[in-house]
Amino acid sequence: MTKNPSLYEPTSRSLPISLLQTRELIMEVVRPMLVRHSITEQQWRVLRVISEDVRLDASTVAARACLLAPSVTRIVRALAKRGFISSVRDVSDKRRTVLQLTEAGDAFLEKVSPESAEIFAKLRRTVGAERWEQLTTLLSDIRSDIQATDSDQSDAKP
Amino acid sequence: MTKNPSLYEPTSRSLPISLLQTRELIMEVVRPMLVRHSITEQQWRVLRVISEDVRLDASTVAARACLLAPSVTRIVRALAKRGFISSVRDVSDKRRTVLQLTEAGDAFLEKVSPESAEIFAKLRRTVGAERWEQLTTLLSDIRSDIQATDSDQSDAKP
DNA sequence: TATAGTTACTTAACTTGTTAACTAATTGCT
DNA sequence: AGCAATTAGTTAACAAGTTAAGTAACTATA
Repeated sequence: MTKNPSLYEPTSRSLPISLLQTRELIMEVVRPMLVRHSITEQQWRVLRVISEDVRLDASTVAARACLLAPSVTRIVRALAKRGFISSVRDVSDKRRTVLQLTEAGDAFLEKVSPESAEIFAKLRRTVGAERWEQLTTLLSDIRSDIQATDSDQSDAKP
Repeated sequence: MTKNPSLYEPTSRSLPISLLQTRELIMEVVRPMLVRHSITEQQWRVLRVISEDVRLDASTVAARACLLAPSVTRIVRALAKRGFISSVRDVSDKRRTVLQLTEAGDAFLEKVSPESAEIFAKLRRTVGAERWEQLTTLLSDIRSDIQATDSDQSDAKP
């Protein structure tokens, strides 16, 4: 029906779509593991992000886990209820919530770790270690580029 | 709190997370355009996918647009109501729904096209054309690899 | 030091995505 | 040909994401 099919590149080459398709393909392999451990994708992301720092506020976690603030509120409540994280009001800035991994949360990560490692090792073999690394690095570099120009624009007229 | 921080790679290097973060960063730039034209991300993906072939059934569209069947049902209804696509029962297999872009849908794509092209051209410049291509190709190759082994496994014991 | 403006988070209402059950149609097997 | 098994799509109930409004706390400025 399209008179000019070259207006848009094929969806398989559109970056937003192909990032999504690739992620979806990987998550199809990972998802069963998360289901087995009764944790959602989003909870898992938050847990991983929180485990990287000693203390982190909710906003930072939201940004790093690609979640909106209201979602984080709910997820934090769920993870805290399960005993995996502690959520305490910051003493120096009482607006902020400080999130920390608990012993139980740490134990959970360690329990899931071997399974997760195996899945990703297998994926990595499938794709090839070199290409896997290449992709990780490319994505990281590209994010830096986009973020750099984004902040330039927002600095433009304050 | 984590005793063994090296159990997991940093989330910025985790492929599922960094695919998501990268996509999110790109969509932040694209989203305002979609809002201006009163179309959701998902509707936009479906429209793009449908425009690539003369006739496509709903399942194929679902797979290519990374959507589940029930979501496609709703999105198709919305796009058909707006007159952008036609949804007709397949004559040779009456279970199937054949989706096609209408004149109006085609016109819509052409209307949005210049805006979209400009946004992506700018992003491409920011990232560098070479790296942009590199990423697109890498993602496509990696998807092939994963899909190839996935179908091997499902062929294993039928 | 008031106070307007901003920030961090939460709540509420709404929209979407998800899972599971269902209908209808087709295929495969005997 | 007849019937179980599979496939395509929809519907319904529920869970999650989204937007907008609200609260509390902090910051900058006059």
